[in-house]
Parts: sequence; structure tokens; C-alpha cells
Amino acid sequence: MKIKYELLKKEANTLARRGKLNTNYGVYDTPMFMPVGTLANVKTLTPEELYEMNSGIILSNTYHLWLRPGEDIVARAGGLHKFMNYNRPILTDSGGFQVFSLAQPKDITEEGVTFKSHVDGSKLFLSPEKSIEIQNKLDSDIAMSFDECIGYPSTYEYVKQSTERTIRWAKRGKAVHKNENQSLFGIVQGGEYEDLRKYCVEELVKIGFDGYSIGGTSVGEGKEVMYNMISYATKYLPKDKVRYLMGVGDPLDIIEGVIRGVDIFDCVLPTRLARHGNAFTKYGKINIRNQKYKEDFTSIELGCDCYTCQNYTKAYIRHLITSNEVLGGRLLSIHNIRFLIRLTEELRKAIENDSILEYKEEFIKNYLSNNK
RNA sequence: GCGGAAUUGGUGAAGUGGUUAACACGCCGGAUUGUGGCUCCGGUAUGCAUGGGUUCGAUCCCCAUAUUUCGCC
Repeated sequence: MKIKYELLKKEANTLARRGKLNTNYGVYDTPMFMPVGTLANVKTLTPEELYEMNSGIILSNTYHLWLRPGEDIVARAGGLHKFMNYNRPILTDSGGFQVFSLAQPKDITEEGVTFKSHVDGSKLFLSPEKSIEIQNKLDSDIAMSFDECIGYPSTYEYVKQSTERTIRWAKRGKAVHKNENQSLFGIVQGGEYEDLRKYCVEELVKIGFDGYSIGGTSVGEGKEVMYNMISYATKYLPKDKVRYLMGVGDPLDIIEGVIRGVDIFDCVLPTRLARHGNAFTKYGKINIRNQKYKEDFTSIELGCDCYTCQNYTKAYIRHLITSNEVLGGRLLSIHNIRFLIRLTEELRKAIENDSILEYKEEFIKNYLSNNK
């Protein structure tokens, strides 16, 4: 089935919305945070561990699975869910972000994008059609349109041309997308320019997608510019479709996104930070390698309900991280993902109580207080 | 006992008679937002075994002492 968004409630004082997503694998509440599992795994974690954190949709990546192990292998395994044993919804990114992170500007043409493989350096070519074809074979629940994630800063003229091309690519992708069991999302580009964001939304809506995402944020633009980019998109997006802010996962940014009407988020931050020894806490981000935790036999975050905080101390996790033991990154990943999922749970409650601005104020007061 | 060699930060080590004593690891911090990368970026020896001497100037030359090490008896 196609994904179906149901709007349950609008918050009284902001654009925040409380909703439900009907998917092939059950019904999930929004706002929601989606952990990232680029290579058909959320780094270091098993599906069961993710379920325990109350994880819903997770992300995987077209470009990476295309290179390894190859979409045909995944298809022969019975699709991505069977291949990786994840029995909840999976969204696949189109490879559009890799246009940003791996390709050179000159590699982008109307037809598609030439990549230099990060695995062996060989020349690769990805197009909207190819991306959709791969995602079809992967059999994810949600496929993303192939876009160009535009860097910042970019000139108005470049953003305009690129955004128009992204719209044409979205149309081409939609034309070859036949999988009735897979939803297809459009991606709003347009950089920092309201007229281009608006134009992009309108054109994508004309084509018609099962959901809409906001792309091209957190590419170095600064908080205020990013928040404007979000507003410029949600302002014009249809109310009856889910809105997905791509790649955003800083706790403060999630709150700001929700307040601007975003429903779902994904981000590598919780798992990457974890592997690098950082943990989110109510009182700000901490670096577990800091000397002050050497003999700190308390949990990462007092009152946290995650497996890590129930069972391990900062001193122990610090020891694991400084010794390069993989368990350290695992334990911190569990905590960080649970932290963001719990944040969305609390935001849902705040929307129901029409108290999201109060929630935000209280959260910021603690998060920026920086006393552990 | 005799002879040779060595002695530089927490560690392994480069190096020079004259501005700031390489580099690596460790340690101490920081970064990280649709994940190529257990990655990246900073900081970290006011001193070159100790005591004398030569010199305008010594970590670098000379002497002594200590320690380590290798030969030989």
C-alpha cells in the first residue's frame, strides 16, 4: 500500500502537527525521528534493539546499496526487510545526498550525475530513472526522488537552475515508478529563497507525490537561514501529506522543525556522535572522553529509560570509547537514538496539550545550561 | 676488572654550536545534521641524564659522575 498520513491535531500556537502514518508495517505516530541505516543496518544495532527504543521508520541508502551488495542481491534475498531483518517501515534515500557529498559540480548534467565510486574509484552514473529502479528492487516502503542537494552558499541563478532540474528529475522518476507497494516522495529544493521553495513545492504538488520532503538544509547555512528554509516549504505544502525534513537531527533543530510543521526527521547524528564518543543529554551534549568522567560512576543521563542508562556508567563507557572498543559506540548509539525518539514522544504530548512553546523554552533552558 | 656505545616530553624517537627542539603514539580539548571513512581539527618538552668547563653563545664540543647496553677477561 501507499503510505497514508492522517492529521490528528494542530497545535494551537504554532504550525506543529500531531499525526499518524499508515504503512505496510503498521501505524506510527508523528512527529517521528528515523534512525539512519545507510548500508542496511543502523550502525552497530540490531532491529530488536531498535524496536526496544520505539523506533519506527528507518533509512537506508540507494547509492550505497547499489555499490554493495548490489540491488539484485537484496532483491534475491527477498527485499530489504528480509535481507536486514527489519520488520518496520524502511525509507530509502535516492542517492541525491551523494550528489552533494561525492560529486563535483561538473559531474551533474540534465541526464544525471557521474560519480566516482568511493569504494574503488570507478566511474558510475546515477539518473532519476536508475535511482527509482534500484529503489524498486530494494523494495523499501518509501522511495525518494533523485535530487540535487544544493550546497550553501549558492547563487540565486544556480539554485534556480538546479531546482528546476530537480523538479524535472522528480517528474522523470515518478514516470518510471510502478511499485504499488512503495510510496514515492518529492524533495523540495530552492535553497534559501522563498520564491524558489514555493515554486518547487507547487511544481512537485502538480506532479503529485505520496509525501514531501524538505531537502538542502544543514549544508552549512546557519540556524536562522535553515529555519527560514523550512518555513518557506511548510508554508506551501499540502496539509494532508506527510512532511519530512531530510538530514536534520540536532535536538534543537527537531523542535524548531516540528514548530514549523514538519512531521518526520532523519539524521546520522545520534549514531555518528556515539561512535565519536558524544552523548545527548537533557543538559546538553557531552563528550564522554572528557577526563572528568574518568571516575563518574553515574549513568549518561539521570532519568533516561534507555538500556544503556539502565545498566552502564559514564566511567565504563569512557573506558570503552578511549580503548576503541565497539561496545562503547553501541551503548552510546542506543542512548542517543532513544534520546531523540523520546524527544519526539514528548513533542507529541506537547502538541496534544498545546504547550509546545513552553516545552521548547524549558528544553532550551536545560540543554544550553551546560551543567551536567 | 678492561674497552666501546648510548642517555632528548608520558612513550618511541629525529635533530642542530646561534630566532619558535621534527615526527608518531599517548594524553587534554573541540568538531560532527538525507553516513565513504573507529574520521577530522587544535593543544601538549622555557628544555635535551647530573655537575663542571670551552665559547660572545651549548641540547649539540671537552672533562667528571651516574645509569643503561655491547664486547673481552
